[in-house]
Amino acid sequence: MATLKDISEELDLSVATVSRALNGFPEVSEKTRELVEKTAQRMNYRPNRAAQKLVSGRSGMVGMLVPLQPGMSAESSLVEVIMGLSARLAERDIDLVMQVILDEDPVAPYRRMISKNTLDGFILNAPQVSDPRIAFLQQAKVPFVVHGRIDDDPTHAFYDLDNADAAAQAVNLLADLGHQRIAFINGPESAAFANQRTSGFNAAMRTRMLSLQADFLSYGENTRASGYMRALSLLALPPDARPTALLCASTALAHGVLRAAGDRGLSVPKDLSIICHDDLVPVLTSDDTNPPLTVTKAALSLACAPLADKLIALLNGASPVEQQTTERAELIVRQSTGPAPRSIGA
Amino acid sequence: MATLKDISEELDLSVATVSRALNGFPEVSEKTRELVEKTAQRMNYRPNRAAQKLVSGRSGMVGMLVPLQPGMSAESSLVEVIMGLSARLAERDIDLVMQVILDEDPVAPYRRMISKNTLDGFILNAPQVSDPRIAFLQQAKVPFVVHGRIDDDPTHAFYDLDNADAAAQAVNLLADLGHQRIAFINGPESAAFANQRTSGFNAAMRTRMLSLQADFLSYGENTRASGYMRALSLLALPPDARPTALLCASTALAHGVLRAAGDRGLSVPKDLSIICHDDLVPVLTSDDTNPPLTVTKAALSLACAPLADKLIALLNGASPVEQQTTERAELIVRQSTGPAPRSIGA
DNA sequence: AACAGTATTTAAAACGTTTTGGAACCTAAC
DNA sequence: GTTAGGTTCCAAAACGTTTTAAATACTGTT
Repeated sequence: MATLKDISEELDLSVATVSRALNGFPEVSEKTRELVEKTAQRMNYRPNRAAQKLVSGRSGMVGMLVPLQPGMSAESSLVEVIMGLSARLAERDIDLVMQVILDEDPVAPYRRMISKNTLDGFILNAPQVSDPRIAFLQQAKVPFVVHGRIDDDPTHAFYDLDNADAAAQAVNLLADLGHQRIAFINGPESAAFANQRTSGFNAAMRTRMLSLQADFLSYGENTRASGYMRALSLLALPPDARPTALLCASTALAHGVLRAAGDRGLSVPKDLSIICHDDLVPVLTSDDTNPPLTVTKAALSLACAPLADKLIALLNGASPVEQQTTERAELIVRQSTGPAPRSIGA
Repeated sequence: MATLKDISEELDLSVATVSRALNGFPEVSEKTRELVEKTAQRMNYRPNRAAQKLVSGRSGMVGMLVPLQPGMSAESSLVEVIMGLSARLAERDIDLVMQVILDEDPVAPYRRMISKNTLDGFILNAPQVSDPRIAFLQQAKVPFVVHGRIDDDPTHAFYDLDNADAAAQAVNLLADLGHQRIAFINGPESAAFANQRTSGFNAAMRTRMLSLQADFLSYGENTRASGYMRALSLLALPPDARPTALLCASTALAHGVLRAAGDRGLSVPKDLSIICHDDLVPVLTSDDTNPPLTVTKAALSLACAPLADKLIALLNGASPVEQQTTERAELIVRQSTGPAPRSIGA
C-alpha cells in the first residue's frame, strides 16, 4: 500500500533518492540509506511489481508452462523440480509462476505469455527431439533454460544429465559381468533424453563388441505397466534367445520388469540382471525392491538450484552457451545384477 | 511489442480512442472500431498487463498457492483441479498462476503476494479447521474463493461438497443393511472436510439409534497405507466386537482397507461391508477393485468451473455470501456392501 | 575566499495503459 | 443562423517505479 512517494513525503526526500536508497545505489549517503530503509520497513513498503515492470521491463516472475493432458496424473518428478526451483528463485525474490496449459500446439502458450509481457523468462522441461518450443523461444529472444537438452551441441542454456554416459555405464557393467544379450527398455521415443540414452547404449554395445538387435530396444511410457508389458514380451522368447540383462530407463519401468520376471518364474539376478536409472524421486524407490536394484543414480532434485541460477544469469545478460551443465550419473551396484547365466551364454 | 501508441499513430487517432475501441466502449463509431480492431490484429497488439495493472489495479492474474512439504508427492487431485481451473479462467483471459510455497507459516505467502500487488484474487484449497488463511484474506479484503468451507455458516465464497450429507448417506445405507457396528476411517483431523464428515456420521448414527464408539473413528492421512494400517487394527478386534462395516473418506483409504480385509481372511461384503467417498480422480479408482466399491460419488473436476466463475464474479464486485454453493454426493451401490453378517449381529 | 572536485540530492521524463473533462463535429429544430 | 443535443474524438492526468541529466551541497586546496 505504501508507495515510494509516501516514504519520500514522510522523510522530505525525493522519490528518486528513496528508490536509489532501497536499491543499493552507491551515490546515496549511508545516513539517508539507513533512514530510508528503516522507514520503508516501518511503513511496510513493498515495490509495486507492475510499476517496476513497466519501466524496467522486468517483472520478477519467471514461468514454467507444463502441458497436462486430461487423465494424466501428476508427474511427481515434475512437482519435485518445481518445489526446488520455487525455493531457489524465492531467495532472489523471483516468483515462479506455473501455468498449466492444455493447448495442442506446444508453442501457443509461450507466444501468449510473451505477448502479454508478464514473464521475464522460462524454464522448460521434458524437451522433445527437435522441440519447437526451443526454436520459438530462441527466435523470440526470451531468456530460458531447459532441463534437458535437444541435441549434442545445443545453443540454449541447459542443465542435463549425461544420458548417453548413464546408458554406457550400465552397458559396461553388464558387459563386465559377461552379458551379451542386453535389452533396453527405454522411455518415450519422442523424448530427447530417451534418444540420448539410445545413442549411449548403442555406442557402448559396439565398443564392447556386442550385437544390437532391433527387438531388444523398445520405447514407451515411463510407467510400471509399460515396463511389465514390455518385459513380458521379451521374456517370452526362448531361453537361448532372450536377453540375459535388461536396462530400464526408470525405476518405474524396473518395478514392472521385476514383476514380469517374477511372473515368468525367473530369479533376479540369477536368471536375469536388471539395471535402471534412478532419478531419486520418492515415489518409486530402487532400494526397497527385492532384490534392491542396481542403478545409475542422479538425483532430480539436484537440478533445481542450477536451473534457477542459470536462468537468473541469463536474466542478467549472460550468454546461453555459458550456461550449460551436464551432470554425470553415479553407478550404484546392488543386488539386481549378477554374472550372465552360464548355461545359456553364447 | 506493438503499443496503443503505435496503433494510434498508424491510424492518426488518439490513444484514448484506440483504447476505447478495443475495450468496447460505446462512444466510438462503428467504423473506427472496426478499423482499430483490424489494425490491432494486424500489428499483433496485446495489452501490456503491467501497464493495465498499474492504472486499473487489475492484473488479470489470480493465484493458487499450494503448500508442498518436501517428500510429499503430487496430490493428483490437486492437479486435476488446477487443470480445470486453468482452462475455465483462460476463457476469460485470466491467468492462473500457481505458486508452490514452502513456508511454515500458511499466511506468509499470501501476505507476500498481496503486498507485491500482482494478483487479483486467490483460490484456496484444502481448508483446515479455522484456517488462518481465510481470516487473513478476509481482513485484507482480497477476493478469494475456497474449495471447501471452514464451518457451517461461512462468510466467504466457496464451492463445497456436502460432506456431512455424504457421510450420512453412507451411514443410512449401512444401517438399512442391518449394520450396527460401523467404523469411520476418516481423513486428517485438521482438514475441515474431515470434521464435516464426522458431524454427518455422528448425526446419522444417532438418528439411526446406533451407538458411537470412540475407537471406531480414526483420523489420518488419505493414503492406502494409512487405510491398511487402521483397518488392520480395527479388524484385530474379536469378531463380536469388531465393526461389520467400514466407511472410508477416500478411495485410497478403501484400497488399503480392502487389502487389510484380504490379509485378515475376511470376505467383502460377506464378512465386512466397505463404502467410501469417491472424488473420481483417475489415480485410484473405485470400480476396478475386487469387489467394486460402493461409494458416495462427487467428481472433483466438477468443482473447477464453479470455482472459477465465483472468483470472476467476486472480481466484478459480487458479494462473497452470494457465491456459495454446496454440492450433494450421489450414492452408488456396488458390490462392496451387503447385509450385516447375521451370526455376529448384536 | 575562491575554486575545483566530489558527494549527494533533485526534477523530470519515461514505461503503456485507463479515464476524466472537454472539445469538435454533426444533425435537427427554432 | 443560431441554438440545443448528441455523437465522436482528443489532450492530459494518473498509476508507481527507474533513470537521466542537472542542480546543489559538501570537501579540501590554493
